[in-house]
Amino acid sequence: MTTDNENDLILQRRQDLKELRNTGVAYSNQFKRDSFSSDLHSKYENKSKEDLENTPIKVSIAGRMMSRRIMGKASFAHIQDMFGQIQLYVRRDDLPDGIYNDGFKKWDIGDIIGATGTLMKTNKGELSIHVNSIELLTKSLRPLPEKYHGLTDQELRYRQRYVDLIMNEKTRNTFKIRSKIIDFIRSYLKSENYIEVETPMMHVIPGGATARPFITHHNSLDMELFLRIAPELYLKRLVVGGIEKVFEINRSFRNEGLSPRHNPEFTMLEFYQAYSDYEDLMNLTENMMRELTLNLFNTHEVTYQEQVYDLGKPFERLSLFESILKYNKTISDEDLRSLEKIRSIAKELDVFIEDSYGLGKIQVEIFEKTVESKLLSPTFITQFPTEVSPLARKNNDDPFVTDRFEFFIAGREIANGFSELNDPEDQAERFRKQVEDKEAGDDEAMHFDDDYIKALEYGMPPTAGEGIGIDRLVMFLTDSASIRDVILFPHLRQK
RNA sequence: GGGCCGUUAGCUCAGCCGGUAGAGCAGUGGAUUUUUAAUCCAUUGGUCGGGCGUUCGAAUCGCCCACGGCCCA
Repeated sequence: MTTDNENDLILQRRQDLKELRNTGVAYSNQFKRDSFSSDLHSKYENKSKEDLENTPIKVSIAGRMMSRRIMGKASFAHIQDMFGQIQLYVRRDDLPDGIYNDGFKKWDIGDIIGATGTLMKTNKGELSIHVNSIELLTKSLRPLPEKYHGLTDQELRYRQRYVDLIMNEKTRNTFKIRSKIIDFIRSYLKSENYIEVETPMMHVIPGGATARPFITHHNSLDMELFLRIAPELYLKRLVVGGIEKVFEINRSFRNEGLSPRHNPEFTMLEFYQAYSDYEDLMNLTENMMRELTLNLFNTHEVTYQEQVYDLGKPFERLSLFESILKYNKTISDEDLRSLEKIRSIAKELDVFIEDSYGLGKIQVEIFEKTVESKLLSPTFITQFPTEVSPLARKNNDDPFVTDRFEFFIAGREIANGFSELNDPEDQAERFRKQVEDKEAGDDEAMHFDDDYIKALEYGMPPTAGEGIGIDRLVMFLTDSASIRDVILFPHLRQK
């Protein structure tokens, strides 16, 4: 796909543009509209043909011409603005001389036009604007996709999202819902007295998650910097600083492969709340999800990929350990606690494990392979092993696990939260273990963050924190199969 | 990284037992004063993703590459 493919269609339109330049202002900037298509529909859809004839309502509208049906001296056209479409009824004899034949009829589908006229209803009952003044505002040089099938080529939809947005209502709607979801979450947290912050995107030490970072370079400081893999450690520094309820909604970056569920830059909500534990956050999450779906759809039922999910019912909660037993009838409680047995089970299940993996890590690998995709209805999985949770507080009764949960819907992880580890000495110990792993070759393991330990040493109140993957949440709530469908400009290879 | 599928006109697609490319929409010219994927007549438009090979002859068969999709790791 090249951008300089000047075919006949484009050359023709360039010629039209040239004429426009010769006869006046080609890119007019004067037109003011007073209405949106959707408002006209909602206000006047119920008015009868006669009502609209008897009391004329004058409106000005602007947008892109999406279709046109010329029938001699009269034409119909649909014009699309940010909220929808409305039909124009354009009659030669109702326009100033020459506008119809030398203007309107020569314009192209895709051109952006402004029109003024009175509301009417056609014989078929469609609310339309009977136009008495119309002008071309922006000439479109490139032809739009076909009106009936639209743009379906996925690659083009992602590479030329602007065309996708012009053509596909579903795409426009997805991103409107995305905006609403973020609005809702923001106002929900603010109403709970959370403060929104922005923390650094460029980190000297990448932390807060186990993932490979992108590396960049600061010229004048001549130093290596990392695009953040998570904002977690900065947000907890803020809790130390006394911002007891804090959140950030923003991008993180992970240097990993692309897939229908992974984009190298993605949006996360992270929030931290002092004097709370992970159970409080599960309750908050459950409540927030429920209110969110109600707010969006006026129901608790969400249809995702032809399955209906009822977010109105209490969300299931079970421990990682229990979930493995539940979905693997052949594995016993005893097996799961024995490093030797679990290794051979992993091998049987074709789960890849390194020699360095401990019991906890292997449990998680088995969980991911055999349980995760089966967690369809909203489910919290709790008690993740300490081995894989270097920032989470150990459970009081069983230090093998942490007070942590992950939240799943439709077989996908949406959120991850835990009671935060606020013991600086334990945290330093966990960092040291991560550094050992890193030295042993695990390039996703964490670095030792001295300053973070120092912050904890000033004292962080007992706190619980959580991250919610906004893209995955939006996927679920917009019935999108791929993360690329909920990111405006997803990453693709350069052609 | 591996497997499978795809890439043909601006868009959506057909053509793929090898014989030198077609439809619909869009465009262009014409008819048409209430259409709804408007209709009717005529018509323009293609490095068949790129390269190499097999062959008298390749959109079609083989190999390599690029990009995309899905699945797996």
